[in-house]
Amino acid sequence: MIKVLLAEDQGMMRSALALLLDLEEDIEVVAQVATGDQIVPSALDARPDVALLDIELPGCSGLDAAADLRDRLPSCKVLIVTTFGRPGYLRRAMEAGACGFLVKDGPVGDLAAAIRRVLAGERVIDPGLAAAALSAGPSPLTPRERDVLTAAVDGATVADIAGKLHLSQATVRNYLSAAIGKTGTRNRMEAVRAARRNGWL
Amino acid sequence: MIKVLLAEDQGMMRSALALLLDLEEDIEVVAQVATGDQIVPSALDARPDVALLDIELPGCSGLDAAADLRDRLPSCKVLIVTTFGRPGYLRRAMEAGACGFLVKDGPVGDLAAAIRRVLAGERVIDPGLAAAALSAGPSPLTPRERDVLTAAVDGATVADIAGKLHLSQATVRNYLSAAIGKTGTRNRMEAVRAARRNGWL
DNA sequence: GATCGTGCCTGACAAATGTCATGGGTCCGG
DNA sequence: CCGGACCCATGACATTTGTCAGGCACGATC
Repeated sequence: MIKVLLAEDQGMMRSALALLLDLEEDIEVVAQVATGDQIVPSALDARPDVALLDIELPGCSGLDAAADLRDRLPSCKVLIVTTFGRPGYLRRAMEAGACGFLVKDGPVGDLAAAIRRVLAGERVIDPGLAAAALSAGPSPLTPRERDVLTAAVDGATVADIAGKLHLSQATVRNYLSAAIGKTGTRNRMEAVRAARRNGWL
Repeated sequence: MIKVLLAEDQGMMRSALALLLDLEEDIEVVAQVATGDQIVPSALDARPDVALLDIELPGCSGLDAAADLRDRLPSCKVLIVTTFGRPGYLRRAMEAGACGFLVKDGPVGDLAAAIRRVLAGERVIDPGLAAAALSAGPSPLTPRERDVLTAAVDGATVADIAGKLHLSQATVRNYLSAAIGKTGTRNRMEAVRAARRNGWL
C-alpha cells in the first residue's frame, strides 16, 4: 500500500483528490494539509511514501517544503503538482530534490500513474515543460533584484519598497531598472508579470 | 437522474469533479467543457438540468455564459463554482440569473448537495459572502473607468491604453485618476488589484 | 594582488504618471 | 426644461518613475 501525503490549499480540489486516490486499491492518503508549514510536521508524523505538494500555498511554498523534506524525511519521494507550469518552478523543484513535476491539466488518472512511477524510481516530468525550462535558462535576476521585485508586486511605491527593505530610494530605482532591463519589459508592472510567468519570484 | 453540465478549465479539477459526481446515484455528467464559449452550444445539445460554471474561463466568462443560458435554455439552473469569493462576482452572478454561488473551498460533498438544493428551487449562497457582497455595495466604477482599468491590468502604458480604446492620452489619465480615487488607492497597480479583489473587472 | 560581480549609494535628467480646473457633448429623470 | 450623470477632451502642474554615469566596499576567483 502506497502511503500519500496531500498538500493543497483549495478545499474542493484537496478533498476530490483524496477521495479519488483512496479509490485506487494500492494507494492510501494518510495525511492532508492545506498550508505549507504543516507539510513537514505532518509528514514526520504520518511517514508517507510520496508527498503530493502544490507550490503556491499559504504559509510556506511547496518548493521550500520539498527541500526540507529531502533533509528530514529522505525516504519520502516528492511529487510537485501545480497549476502553473512555469519554467522556473520546474527548475527550482528539481533543485529541491523533487522526483516529479505535474501540471493540474491532464486527467486525474495521470496523478495515480505518476505516483506509481515516482515510487518506482522514475522521474516524471512533462516533456514540453522540461524543454521550456531548459531553453528559458535560469533566472537572470540577482537576489537583491528579486527581493525588490517581489516587494513591488502589490503596487507598492518606491518609498514603500525602500522602507521595507531598508534601502535608499535611488537604490530601489536602480534595482527596478535593472530588473526591467533583464526581463526586456517597459515598466515595473510588466517586469513583475514577466518574472512571475517564468517562476523567478 | 439529474443531468449536469460541467464547465471548468483546469483539466484535473474537471475530471475529478466529473468522476465524483458520476459516483452519485442520482447525478449524471452529460457534458464537460473547458472554455466559456463552448458552454451554450454544449448545453443546447445536451440539455442539462444544472450547469456548473467556473467564472474565469478562457474564451468567455462563466458569468456571461450564465446570462446567455438564462435566455436560451431557461429550464437549466445555473450554479457558479469559483475559486474566488469576490463580492462583485456574486453580485453579477445573481444579476445573470444564477441560482447558486459556491466557492471551491469546502469539500466536494457540498457540491452534490448544492446541486440537489438548486434543483429543488432553493438558492445556494455562502452566507458570509452574501454579507460581504451587500456591505461592499455595487461597483463605483463607470463602464468607461472599468474599461480603462481592465486595459491596464497587464502593465500597459497610457499610450497603449489610449491606442486600444481610441481615446486621448489625457482622457485615459483622467479615467485612471478617477478609478484610483474611487478605489482609495495610490496608483494604477493598486487600483487594479483593489478592483480585482472586489470583482469589479 | 588585480579583476570581477555584487551590494549599496549619489546626483541629475528625461519620461511617464497622477491631479486639477475647465469645457463641450449626450442622454435620462424629475 | 433643467440638473445631473457620464463621456471625451485640453492644458498646466507636481510627483513619481525609469535611465544613466559614476563612486565605494566587499568577497570570490583567477
